[in-house]
Amino acid sequence: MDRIQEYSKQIRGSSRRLTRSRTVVLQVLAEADEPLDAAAILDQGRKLHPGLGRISVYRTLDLLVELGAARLIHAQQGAKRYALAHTSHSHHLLCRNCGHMVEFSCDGLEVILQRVSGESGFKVQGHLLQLEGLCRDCQ
Amino acid sequence: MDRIQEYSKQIRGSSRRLTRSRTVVLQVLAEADEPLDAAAILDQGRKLHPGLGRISVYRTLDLLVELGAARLIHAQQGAKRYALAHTSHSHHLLCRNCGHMVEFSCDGLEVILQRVSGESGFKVQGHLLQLEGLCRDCQ
DNA sequence: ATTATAATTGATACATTGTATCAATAAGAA
DNA sequence: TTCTTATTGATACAATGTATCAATTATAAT
Repeated sequence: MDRIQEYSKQIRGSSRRLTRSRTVVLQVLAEADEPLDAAAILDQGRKLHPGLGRISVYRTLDLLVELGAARLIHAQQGAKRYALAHTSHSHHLLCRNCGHMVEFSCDGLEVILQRVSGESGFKVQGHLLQLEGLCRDCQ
Repeated sequence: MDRIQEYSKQIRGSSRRLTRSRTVVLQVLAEADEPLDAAAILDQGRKLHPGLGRISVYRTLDLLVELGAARLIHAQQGAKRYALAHTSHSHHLLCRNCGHMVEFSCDGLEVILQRVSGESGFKVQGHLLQLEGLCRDCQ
């Protein structure tokens, strides 16, 4: 619950307004234990704030990702999914069976980045790392 | 050009038919030097085969990914993109400026997978790793 | 070559996902 | 409370992807 406080401050700090819609989207994400797509967030959000607009969900998600408060997660099918970020930089591991999700750090990735950078001549600026498997309960 | 041959055999080998549509999608992907989305593949494909249907593009892309002949690449915005696979297992590094793309192997990732597996209790079954940056020419 | 068979195609219509517009609203400052 | 303007959300639309099913065509059998 205090992650909401934290991100709320962050929104205010960026000279934006802390609106009902934004708070609701934050709440929905904070209560979810798996990544949700925009439609699901809208559904959940309307239980808390019936007037919530579809568009505000999309806009708020973009904002949260921009602020680093939420992460975009690529599901193998369907729409983009989003989850609240717990740490400043993290990646996600999803259960293929139940959708449960945990975060992990990418410590150790630098070795690969160095190698690839050398091989390709690219200047590597960002990475997307996402794992899939079965959680303890679903194995 | 002989990757097309190879993948054509693979399609036949899976007791599927090597149709005009499928060949055309393969050709378009083989000639591209950056990942293309379905719409772009349809456009290019219709130059070779005007009757090509939108749906066949989607179906063929699914098939190619299933066979391991093509890879799904997540662009930060817009539709899903696809690129022909050069090796049996690979990942992609995209230039943020010009869209140019190179493949790389994920040798060295096992260390991270082991660690995350231990920390989370998950049985890790698959991974998505994609890098972004600037290619030699765009730096 | 010709024919038979069934996988595949693609036109149409539709579903889903995401976006532009802009008057109305409401958050935050005075 | 009042003012200012960022933000909202209804509407209409654009873009992306899918279901249906008669027509087509790749392949095997003759």
